[in-house]
Amino acid sequence: MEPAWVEDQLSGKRRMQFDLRGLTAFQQAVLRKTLEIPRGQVRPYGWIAREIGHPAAVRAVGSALANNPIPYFIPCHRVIRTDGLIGNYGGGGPEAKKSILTMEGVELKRLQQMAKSGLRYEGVRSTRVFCFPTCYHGRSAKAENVVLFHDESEAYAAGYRPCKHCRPAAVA
DNA sequence: GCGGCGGCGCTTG
DNA sequence: CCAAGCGCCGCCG
Repeated sequence: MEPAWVEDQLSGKRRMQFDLRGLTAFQQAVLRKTLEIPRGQVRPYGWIAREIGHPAAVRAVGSALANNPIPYFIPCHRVIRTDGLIGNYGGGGPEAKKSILTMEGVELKRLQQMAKSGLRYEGVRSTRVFCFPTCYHGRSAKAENVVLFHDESEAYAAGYRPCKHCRPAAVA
């Protein structure tokens, strides 16, 4: 396994190299996938699990992130629970996680509101595409064109397909 | 409808 | 083999 190239998400310019070779293949897969989450966005633990081909290993993903050798640079703070709640965080607890996400531009208020209502996805009527709430796709849409869904089956039933960028569901 | 909790699940030390 | 760990679903009150 070669070392991973890590972009410093703060500047978006500095490039740093870290050696992930002491870690298992599973741990490396989790960390590399986490690096794909853009600044200002979040993804669920279950998303990581599915994307790396271990859809049932959700809790193991949490364990792997808990052992993140370089927190912040590998942005494990951008991984939250499937139900929209913030989830746990080793480096300072959930409060620290919230403040980092806020600084990165995540609309936590809206996220928590949706979580409380059990709403996990948002779709755009004009495109019939549904996304995770923080995906940039929804931001350019007019407010009246945004639809919220509780789960993916609800989105499919309404004739929507998963976004190709944030991939809220496996492509059928 | 909704918060809470048990049990399940997977990987690792 | 066993228990722990940044989770998740379903069932129950």
